[in-house]
Amino acid sequence: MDLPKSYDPTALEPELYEWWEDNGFFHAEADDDGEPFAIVIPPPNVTGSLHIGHALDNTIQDVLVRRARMQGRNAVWLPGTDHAGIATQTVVERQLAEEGLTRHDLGREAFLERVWEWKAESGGTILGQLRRLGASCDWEREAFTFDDQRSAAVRKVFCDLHEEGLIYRGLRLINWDPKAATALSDIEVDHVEVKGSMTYMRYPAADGGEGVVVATTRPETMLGDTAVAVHPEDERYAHLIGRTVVVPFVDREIPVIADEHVDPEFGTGAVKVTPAHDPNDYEIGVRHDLPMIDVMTDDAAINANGGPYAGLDRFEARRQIQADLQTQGYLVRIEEHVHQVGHSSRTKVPIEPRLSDQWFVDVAPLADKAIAAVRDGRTTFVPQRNTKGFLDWLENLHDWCISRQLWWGHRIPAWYDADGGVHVFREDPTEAQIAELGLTHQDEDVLDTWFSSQLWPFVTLGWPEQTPEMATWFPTDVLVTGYDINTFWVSRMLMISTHLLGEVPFHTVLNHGLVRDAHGKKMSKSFGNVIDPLDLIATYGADALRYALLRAAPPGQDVPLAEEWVEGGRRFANKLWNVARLVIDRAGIGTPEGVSVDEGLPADADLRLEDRWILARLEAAQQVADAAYDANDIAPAARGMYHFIWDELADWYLELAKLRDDRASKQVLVTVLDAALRLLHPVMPFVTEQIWRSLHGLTPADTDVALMRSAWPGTLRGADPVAEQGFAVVQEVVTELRKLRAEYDIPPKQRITVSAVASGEVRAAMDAGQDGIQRLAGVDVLSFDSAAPDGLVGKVLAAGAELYVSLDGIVDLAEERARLERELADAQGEKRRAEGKLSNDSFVSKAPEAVVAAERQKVADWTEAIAKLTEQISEMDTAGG
RNA sequence: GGGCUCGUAGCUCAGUGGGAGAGCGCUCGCCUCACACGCGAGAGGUCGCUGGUUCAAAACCAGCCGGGCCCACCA
Repeated sequence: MDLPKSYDPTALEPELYEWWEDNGFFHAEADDDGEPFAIVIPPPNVTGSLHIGHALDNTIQDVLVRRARMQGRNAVWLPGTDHAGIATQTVVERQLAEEGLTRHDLGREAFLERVWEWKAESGGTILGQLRRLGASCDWEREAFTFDDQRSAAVRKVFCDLHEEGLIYRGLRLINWDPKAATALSDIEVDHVEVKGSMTYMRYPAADGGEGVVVATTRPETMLGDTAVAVHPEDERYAHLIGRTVVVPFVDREIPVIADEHVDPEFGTGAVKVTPAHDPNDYEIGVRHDLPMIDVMTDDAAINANGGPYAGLDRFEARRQIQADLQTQGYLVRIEEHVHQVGHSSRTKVPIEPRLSDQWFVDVAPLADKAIAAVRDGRTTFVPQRNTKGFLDWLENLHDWCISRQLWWGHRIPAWYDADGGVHVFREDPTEAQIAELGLTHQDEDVLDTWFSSQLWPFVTLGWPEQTPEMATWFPTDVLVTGYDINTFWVSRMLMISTHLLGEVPFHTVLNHGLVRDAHGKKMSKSFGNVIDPLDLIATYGADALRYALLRAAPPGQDVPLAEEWVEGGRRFANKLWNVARLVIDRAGIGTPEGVSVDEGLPADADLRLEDRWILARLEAAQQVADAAYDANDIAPAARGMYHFIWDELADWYLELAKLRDDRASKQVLVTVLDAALRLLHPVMPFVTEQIWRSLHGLTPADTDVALMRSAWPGTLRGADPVAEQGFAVVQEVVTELRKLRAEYDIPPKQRITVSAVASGEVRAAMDAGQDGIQRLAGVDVLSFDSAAPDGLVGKVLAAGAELYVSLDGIVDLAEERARLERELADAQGEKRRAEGKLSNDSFVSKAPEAVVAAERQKVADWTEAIAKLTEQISEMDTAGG
């Protein structure tokens, strides 16, 4: 039972985790007892490693699932990883580049083998790191978005939606990432403000007239212009509508058309229209049935349609065209212009809007169902304020481009015949089908990685099979994620689940914020302020990191994290450890005459004031913790337990318990510690489990019982306001005496003699807490009198009691007189303040009686105090002379 | 342009209608028989500004100032 003096998490934590996992404490079965509770992990990227954001996300999930287990619920946490198409492919391509190779050198099959090797090598890294954090996942249920079972589900969903007409292939304007050479969806594009230029250039009229001046930020797209548009009511250009102008360099004659979209106030009021390279222009092109000329290659150089500029990179082409406009007299002017430009969120290069054949999901019918689910409250957001933005986004969705020109991912199950006909197959086509339909090849593209992860909440439970797991745990309870992926992932899960299963995938979305550095700055490699959670765990322990993250993480708010907070977490763990050492030692756990936790509390009659007080404070802490956990707002629970254990249990109750050797105090000690460990366990699972084991006299050989599976505490004695008020008197008396000691520089070891004037409940409380007061304030003799004693005394007021401390031989007269003067001034100020309030008629007539009465009492108290201080000072003057 | 959010002690943040709090940092005193990863005592704040509601505002309302974030196809 000997616990070492300091808590060393680094050795204990991994051992404990292994013990939990090996003994099945994380595992749940669908037919286990208890109300079901399920969380699916946001699957981390297969080749990733644990960063601080994961640490926060998974700590929150772990807290929720651990508490649910302790509440007796049939709780499961489903773990797994995401194949993360583009991200993973990029990593492997980078490795190849170091060997001087590209994926094309290997070919598709060999490249994929290479990615699978990489997945096998590094795919489990992050899951091991989650274990180190303490994540109590049910590892027997680990899934991967690209394993056979999940792949089959993806294919089924693709085919189902295709059959319903909700997935289609079409020529649309999409976001093209020229570096990754793939299409992207709208939300994979970040709008970044850049300083660019606005080029004003003249397109001469086909009949030799002066034509029209247009303004553009992207002059190179002129190569694909197929119209100039003006506002229908713009008188300046009315004469040109229906006429034609000539695009320089490519000598194309294009019409001037009228379209409402054009803002006459902006630029020249005339817009060049490039339907193949701009979303607005595309819309105009569709409305007016304009030709759409793609002038770019896959890597965003000008293609053959660009005439003399073919082969130039898009930015070189821009500069060259500006120069040529100048030399050939088409240029009017170039202005500086700041505007938003779409960049690939993956490769960070400017995306190119481009006309392309891709696969799309018709999202409107799905979005309607998701919107309805959120409006009905079937799924709610924590914090609630995130709801509006989410709904706004869903209401303005464009169709989702799901095909990617990548190799790593779910390949689109579509085949083409020689005439360009498209055939979608639930099972790969047989030889016979290939021959019969004249199929030439399978679609080369793979699906957006989010297409598979949107199925995560139910494919992890075995869907599309009707498994017991689905029956028990679906819909899941809470999805924990940063607000930054509500659109990417949460929205898609909600849409597809309400559509395919007719149910929401989870009841609650708990959004947390981003982890930032100590000064609230975003962590980034370029700032050099990135904190590695694994380093922190190695130094301070997982419990310390968990505490540091949770204590400052209310829903939806960013979390500032500095190493000092983690250090604070370690100190807290160490404090708890030492509290436990003392409790276990005093209670004699494991000794024949010792008490055991199972004994429960002593009879009420055997409880002393401080016993009743600490039990009432435990009750209060429990209520704070429960309210916080129930609201999915863990921070107040973490802070509340810190406060209870440190400031109340350790600083007060333990100090008083040291004075006692009765069985009752020991029973209270172990009962309170046991409850505190349970309440804190979700936040700091390791240290609490370890202590709990000792407290219960268990060893690792007892493999069938653990704190993490024990019961969540209920009420012990309930509230006890009388004890709380009584003990508050003791606390105030002690604190005031300590202050006095500090003020007079009385050495810690010098005991003092105190004479108190007190009556009624205050006197009773001081009686009840007398030995405590003596010990904690270093009091030798505490006596009660009806008046101030003679001699040189220091005086303090505490909880309505007057305390006189003998100062003979301790301080000199002048100092004490000055002190009393200060006190008198304070008292007079306080009295004036209360009188001021009472002289306000509306306060007296409108404020609640109790509030007014309290003010009156204050006036009376301070009046009395002033009288006594005045008397004391004059006595001193007389005596001291 | 639209939406959200924050502004409280040197730093990071709790508090959300009845006399300003925590952690860290700082000062002073303590190796007190659980813990120096500790104990005790302090210093430090016009609670962004202005107005309003109220007997009473850090808290509720409005406006303003100053940060941050998200969304948006103005060429």
